[in-house]
Amino acid sequence: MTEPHILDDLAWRGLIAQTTDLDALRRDLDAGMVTLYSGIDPTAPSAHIGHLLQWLTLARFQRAGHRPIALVGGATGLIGDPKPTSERTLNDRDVVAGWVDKLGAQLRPFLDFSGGDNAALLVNNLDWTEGLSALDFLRDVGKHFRVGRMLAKEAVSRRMESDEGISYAEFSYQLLQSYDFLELFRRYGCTLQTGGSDQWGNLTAGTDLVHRVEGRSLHALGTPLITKADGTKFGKTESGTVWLDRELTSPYAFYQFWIQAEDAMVGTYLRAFTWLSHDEITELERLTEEMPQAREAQRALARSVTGMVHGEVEVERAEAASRALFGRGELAQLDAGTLAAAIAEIPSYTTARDEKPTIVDLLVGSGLSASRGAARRTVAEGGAYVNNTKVETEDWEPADGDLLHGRWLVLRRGKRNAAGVELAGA
RNA sequence: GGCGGGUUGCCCGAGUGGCCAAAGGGAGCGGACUGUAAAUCCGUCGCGCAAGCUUCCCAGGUUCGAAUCCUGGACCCGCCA
Repeated sequence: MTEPHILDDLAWRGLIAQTTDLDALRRDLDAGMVTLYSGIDPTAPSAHIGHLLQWLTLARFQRAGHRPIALVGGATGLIGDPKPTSERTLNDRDVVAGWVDKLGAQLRPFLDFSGGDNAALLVNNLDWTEGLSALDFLRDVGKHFRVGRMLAKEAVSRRMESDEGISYAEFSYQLLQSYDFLELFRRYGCTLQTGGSDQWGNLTAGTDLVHRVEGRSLHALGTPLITKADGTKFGKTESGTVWLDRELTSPYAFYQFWIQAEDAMVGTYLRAFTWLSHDEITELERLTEEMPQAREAQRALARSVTGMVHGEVEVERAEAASRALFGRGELAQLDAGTLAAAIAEIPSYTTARDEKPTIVDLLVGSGLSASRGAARRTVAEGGAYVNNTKVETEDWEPADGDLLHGRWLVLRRGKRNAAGVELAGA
């Protein structure tokens, strides 16, 4: 099968929500190498899977022969993109700078920086805004913006209508981001900006600015906001955002997030987040339709994305742990090595046998329950398990016979949340 | 600068002296069903085994008693200048 055109591939993957001028973009892409960019702001010490989608989109263009620029917003991160809901809290400069470094390191594996005409670039918009004086900024950038249009932007107008309003700083955000596009056009001949469709206002503000200043019509491409089937936020679990940083979201938890994907959306996720071919994905979608309980598509999705972010070794570990914890086999029959490996993947803690912990102690100690009251509730609701056996009473204590290989317990709250406990001391 | 309105639990939002640990909705969590899916139904949802403790922007005060009243402060919004 020959490679489809990059735009056709993106369209097939459901990654094109809106574009400035699709035909013009196609002509430019066909005429030769296009330099494009996508930026993310450092608002946390790690990127999450929404950012991953943007980086993957850049990577898809790069594989099609174009040159990606990954921007990390060291400057824009100091101001804050207006959220429709509320004003952001300003972060300290050195904190933001630290996050810029982390995000930069985190994105490197997804793009090819190793030479060639279309080697990727990593840039920080603080490099060209830090030295800019307020007067220059207002004259060179601000003068080209009409407040009426700025107010019309979705996020701004929503905020204007809210009780909280919007600060001048956040209101100015779109000028900063627009200036990035202008600067990247001048420095690198960058002619396309991609981003989430929630960034559409900022993307077009950029093309407008370049048009005014340079007389060139550049391109913008917005990827759709990925949601769950009911339209609610994607990328959250009980414990919060799904991060790429393994310290914040363990590879096992990352794998579990994907394997729990809804049937109705697993195809969408496969298309957007994996490098699997059209044929492979079509086949997985067919399997989901015909034998959903086999969860082949979810498995392929989890394997693929986890592999991309954390590597194949982590995939193997996560799969092995998942088999052990969710499999049909008795936990007691697992050998010590397999069990230890599985427990290493899930949250776990060690407590002393002398403590005589009850099920409530164990649930709280392992972090599975937020408070003793919550732990009791879980037991009362029938949601507490030790070694896959339901615990019926609050004052249950592990007997020696309950310890797997003489020291471990596998706790579970509900169907999906597992934790390990090691009981130390003879 | 003037005048008016506002700040309640994760979110929205009722509550204007006791019946308020605080209605209702959403989200979340657990169960049933199933497939580590969705939908649906049921339950639950400050901390504590309990007695009780700590909450309704912050600090004081009035009162037997305050989320509710008073004083001061912070922050937000609107209109006018």
